[in-house]
Amino acid sequence: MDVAYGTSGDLLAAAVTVLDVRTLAVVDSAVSVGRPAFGYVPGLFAFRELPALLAALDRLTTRPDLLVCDGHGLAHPRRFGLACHLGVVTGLPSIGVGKTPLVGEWDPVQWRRGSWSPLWDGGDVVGRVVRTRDGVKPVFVSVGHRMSLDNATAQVLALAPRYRLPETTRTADRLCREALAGAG
DNA sequence: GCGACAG
DNA sequence: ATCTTGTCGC
Repeated sequence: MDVAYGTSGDLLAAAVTVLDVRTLAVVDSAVSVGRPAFGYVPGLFAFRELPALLAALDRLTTRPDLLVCDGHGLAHPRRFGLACHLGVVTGLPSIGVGKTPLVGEWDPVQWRRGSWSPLWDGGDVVGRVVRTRDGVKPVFVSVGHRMSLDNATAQVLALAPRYRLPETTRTADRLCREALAGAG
């Protein structure tokens, strides 16, 4: 799942693409164009994108086994980021994959793809800093709903065999961008 | 009080 | 998130 914004700032498009984790083929997809429901405030990010993402999810003809969100889950100041929010509201398993940290500290991650180090915050392990490509900036993986951190890590690595980000967010990114273009 | 701060 | 040229590397 991913969201794109128009230059005017008052238009957005949310997209959901469903992939077969084994073949990485897109088996279903849906988009929703609308307006941000809330201003961007770090920590309250879910309130901004959730409505549009839920609208897109409703247009799916299949039920995903896992929601891969563009943002954090447990790795949040209140331990309830976008991925947790989406998971609880839909009842579906969910995980968060962030490109930059919001909270936490971590030790350097080994250069090799597949390496990771725990993301610590306030004495808790709130996620993992995972290397999805050799020598490329790692991503921040955290649990959202109904899934273990081990499983979340495995899914992310399975979904990102070649590029830094999971194929799910890459395909969703393209979809919401073109939807935005077609919405003028 | 000050700085940091997912997308 | 979005606005943007060139550049390093496989």
